[in-house]
Amino acid sequence: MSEVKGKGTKERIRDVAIDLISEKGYNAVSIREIARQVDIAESSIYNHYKGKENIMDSIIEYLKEESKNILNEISINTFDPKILVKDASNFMVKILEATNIKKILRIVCIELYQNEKCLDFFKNQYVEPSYMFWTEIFKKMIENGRIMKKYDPGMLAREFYNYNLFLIFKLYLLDYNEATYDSLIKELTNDFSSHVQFFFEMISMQGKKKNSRSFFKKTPK
Amino acid sequence: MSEVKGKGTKERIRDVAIDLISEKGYNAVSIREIARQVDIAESSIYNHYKGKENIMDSIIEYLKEESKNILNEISINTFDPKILVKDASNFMVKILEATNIKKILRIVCIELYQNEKCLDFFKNQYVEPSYMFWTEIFKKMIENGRIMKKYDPGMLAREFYNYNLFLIFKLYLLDYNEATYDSLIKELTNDFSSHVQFFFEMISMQGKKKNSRSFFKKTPK
DNA sequence: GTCTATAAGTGGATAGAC
DNA sequence: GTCTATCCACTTATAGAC
Repeated sequence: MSEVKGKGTKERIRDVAIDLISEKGYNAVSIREIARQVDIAESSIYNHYKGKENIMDSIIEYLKEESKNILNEISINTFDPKILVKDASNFMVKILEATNIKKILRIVCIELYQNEKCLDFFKNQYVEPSYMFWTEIFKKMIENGRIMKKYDPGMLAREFYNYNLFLIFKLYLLDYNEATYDSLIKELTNDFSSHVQFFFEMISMQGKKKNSRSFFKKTPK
Repeated sequence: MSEVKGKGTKERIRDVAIDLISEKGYNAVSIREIARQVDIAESSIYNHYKGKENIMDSIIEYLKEESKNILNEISINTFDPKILVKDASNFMVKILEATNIKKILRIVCIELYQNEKCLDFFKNQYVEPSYMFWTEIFKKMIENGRIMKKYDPGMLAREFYNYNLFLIFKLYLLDYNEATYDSLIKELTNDFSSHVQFFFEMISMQGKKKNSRSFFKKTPK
């Protein structure tokens, strides 16, 4: 009947759940409240989901699919730091700005402490791959002689990326406000850019004179 | 009667609440459960606290007092980076290891998203003073000619300290496990030390040769 | 697939005896 | 200050009619 709206009831339930849980947390949201907002009977929800936890699971599954899609759109296959950092930054912003995803990332952050699937996603689908990505980058840079050999690329990856991870927590736990989300993203992006600038300037200066921009020039080769 | 145990009922209620809430979160803990574990009737709790939220408030008040006490025990009044970093690190470990405080800090982190008092404590009593402290330090270092003038001390403070803030979130949200807490603290301390080493080495190398340890020598004056 | 009705339990909180 | 008894709103979930 009302499927003309473009979305089936199942999707509407999920979307309302995302709205409510991202605002108030999993425990504070009831099936009743979701049903009311979707404008169906409580019991109808059980025709689409086994129960409350199952709705939550489907939200995380949806996040995994969506972030995979975004990941596929972007290909990073350069070792030119200038392009690289810009690409990585764009990728981050693209994820954070995606309408469907931003609220789910808020849910992931606020449910980390009690939901294993949120914890797993954050650690294994987000943090770990990021560390590995940047480790690879720094490894290549050391091989190219851009960074002193004595540094461990994994350590550099953490030094570089933990700053960003803090910004994520700051965004979703300390500053989060749905109404001002867009300007928060802008702040975050500027903050991250400043960090990138500082960090690469720092590691590029080693053993050199004052040529602080060397990292942002084209690869000599 | 049973106050011979050393603690009054009011304190026992608070301590049980800390145990339970730090494990399961505020919403998942009921007055009923607290009463059962304290071994008193539910209604007796209302002789000591106005209600559930009031227990939570008293926990945060307790945290504020305790951290003030720890703060008073430690005095940092040097600008010798070697001593300074060690003192600051000791201070952090002391806070994180304090039996009464560690579980409350877990509560603060997991309730940031819905409890204004937790958010206020974290932002205004913890993050902000830390930024200010390190900003002051870097300002002094710039004045002493240890760091290039072009850097903003506030920016340096964030670059330095956000790493630590991420470690705090990692401890309480990503890795938290009451049983292995002590070894987690050890990991965190090592990680932080490595960061301190790296960061001060980085900023000390600017415009200098390879004298990477210059920051950890005594003040020439 | 949607509804009404209802089960069966849990939540915070209060009244009043002792 | 502690207890028993109770209130009632709210919770997830199911049964069965349409």
